[in-house]
Amino acid sequence: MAVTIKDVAKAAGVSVASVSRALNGRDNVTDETRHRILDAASKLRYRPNDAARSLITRRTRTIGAVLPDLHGEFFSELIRGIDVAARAQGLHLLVSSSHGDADEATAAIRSMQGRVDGLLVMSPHVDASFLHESLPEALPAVLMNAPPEPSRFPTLNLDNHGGAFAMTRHLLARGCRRIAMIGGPAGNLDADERRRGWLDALAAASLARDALLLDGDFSEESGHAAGLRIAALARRPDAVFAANDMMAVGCLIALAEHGVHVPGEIALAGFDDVPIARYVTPQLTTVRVRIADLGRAAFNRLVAELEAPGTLPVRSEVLPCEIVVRASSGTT
Amino acid sequence: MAVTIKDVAKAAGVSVASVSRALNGRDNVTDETRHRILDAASKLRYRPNDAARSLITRRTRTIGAVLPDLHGEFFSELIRGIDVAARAQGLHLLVSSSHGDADEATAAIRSMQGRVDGLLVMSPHVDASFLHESLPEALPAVLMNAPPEPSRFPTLNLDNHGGAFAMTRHLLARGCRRIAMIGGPAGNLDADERRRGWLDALAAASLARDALLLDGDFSEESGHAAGLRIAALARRPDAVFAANDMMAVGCLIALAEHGVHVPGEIALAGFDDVPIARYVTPQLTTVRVRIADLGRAAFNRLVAELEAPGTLPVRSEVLPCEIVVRASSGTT
DNA sequence: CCGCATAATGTAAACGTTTACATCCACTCG
DNA sequence: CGAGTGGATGTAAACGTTTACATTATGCGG
Repeated sequence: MAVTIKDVAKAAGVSVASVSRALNGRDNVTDETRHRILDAASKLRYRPNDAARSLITRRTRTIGAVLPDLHGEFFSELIRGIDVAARAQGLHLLVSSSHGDADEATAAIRSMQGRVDGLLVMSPHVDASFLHESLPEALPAVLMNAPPEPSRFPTLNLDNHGGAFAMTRHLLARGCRRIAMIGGPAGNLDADERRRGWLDALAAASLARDALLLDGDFSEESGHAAGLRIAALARRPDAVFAANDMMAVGCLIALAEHGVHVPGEIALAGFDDVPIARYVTPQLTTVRVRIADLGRAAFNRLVAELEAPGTLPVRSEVLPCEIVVRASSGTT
Repeated sequence: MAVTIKDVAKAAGVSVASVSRALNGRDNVTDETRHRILDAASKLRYRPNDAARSLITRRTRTIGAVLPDLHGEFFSELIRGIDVAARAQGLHLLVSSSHGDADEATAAIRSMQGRVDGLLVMSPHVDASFLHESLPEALPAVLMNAPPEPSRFPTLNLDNHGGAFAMTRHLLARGCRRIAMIGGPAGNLDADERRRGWLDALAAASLARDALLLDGDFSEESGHAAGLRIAALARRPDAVFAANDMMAVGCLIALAEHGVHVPGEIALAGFDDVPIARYVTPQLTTVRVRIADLGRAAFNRLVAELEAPGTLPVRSEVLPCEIVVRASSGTT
């Protein structure tokens, strides 16, 4: 049916071994025969069979990305970062997403086994330790947004704590004293760290006792609900720090609906710097995370592991965040 | 090394053939032996080797998605739609992107050959006919946003013309008479169709001669530039229809900077209904396209082809759009 | 009881590569 | 001029499955 290495060998009048050598750029082939082989190959439009190749080489030249979801700007950026890094290395990218819980993620990982040379896993759930058992011993993997603690795997995290700490300091520096936070979903590591950063900054200013924490789940709706609660408060905070931008936006809308002026009466800040942050009125002060960088860095770490298995120290890296001050925490 | 089918066979005291049969759910195996085999397999944590399997079955249980880019909400949604459909079928998804031109896309397609059972290709370039030659004869493929014309492949398109036509009619119905358009990049099929829909609607109202078309390339910046030009016009249009939302947003900002009131002085509409459309002030009237549906529909069409190769008619489908009226084309 | 259909299981070939090893050949050097 | 050397090439095994075909066991009708 399809043209195989044998056909090329026959056409070039050599053995399959020589064809294989020529095509893989080994040096022990005469220039003349190599040329003849390449000629025949392109004439026949020969394409090596990847299945056969990876059967024997035990390499797929593919890496897998296991993500909790694909929705929204965040994952779009992340995949993009991974993708450009992968294509630069000539590696393929297998994606799998929509994993509400660790079970689904486990299933995804299992089904990828054997199809990929390595895995990029994002699992912002606290039950991520679960994953360690389901990750096959031999398969290199890099974790993203995972608890850095007891891992056999290198881990890359955003500096959630640092970003939140810096943002809270910024709000304090702007004169705010009652800085409320809208928290993220329970059991989400990023959310936990952001909350911790906020609280630590308050504590450093001896304001922790006053701290007001409102429930949220990263959705715009939950931010809106929190905004309503804030608007109804007798004694309102003078700043609100939402654990992500979408909640900040929801909160902003709720406050606007109740005639609460931002930043005049309440300063507002988010986290992530999604594109929408620049388009709301007033523009949203937020913490920028270089998401594509995170993807690229994780990928590169994985490639390093693939190239020199077991030689690199398993360590946990933290990518810095940067605060972006816009009108929502501005002067007026 | 890894546990193979032979190990399972040995452990269960049967031949490899029986193991294969049991695991693949063939009926010609005793319940008793099947049970013994399944037991042994799970005890050994056996995972079939996909490479070996696809080598002989000539199936990879993977489909490839070749996209021009991964950036932004649009592709995020698209991949998401494809991904959920794929996981429902137990198929894997291989993605490849960042194809500025047809050459790169061709390279991507070639490199996917043999790794996938079928291909989902989005190529909004007019030079897409190029692709036909590089797509291997035997590989099923479904095209998205491609010229429906001379294709061996089924094609799914958004109803760009219909959406633009309907939106222009809406603006006309609101009393606008001088409806300018900010066009998309040259050679982009979606952009062409949207422009055509706009022009046809104007022609139907005998207003085509007046039609003002401004250059754009789908970027926010180009929309902003167009907005500046409009603001500077002696005789301004009373409505602007941008070929996508990001340009509409850019235009909106430019107009705001020059104190042109939207929708008071100029009504504004976009296309795509990206999330940002709801967050700008005023909220943006736009054409909603169910992007995830597009992905899912294309995927399903591909699966149909995979299951019954060559039996389905090669036809071109068009997915409807729906206009969403918000404040930017509102009464005030 | 014998042969025969039927069902369960085993044997081995095939899939298309890569690669260890064998072979061959042309030199070089003593 | 012959043995040795080394480089190019060929041969064949191996990778881990699936599956056509062969074999064996089982039950049944004559």
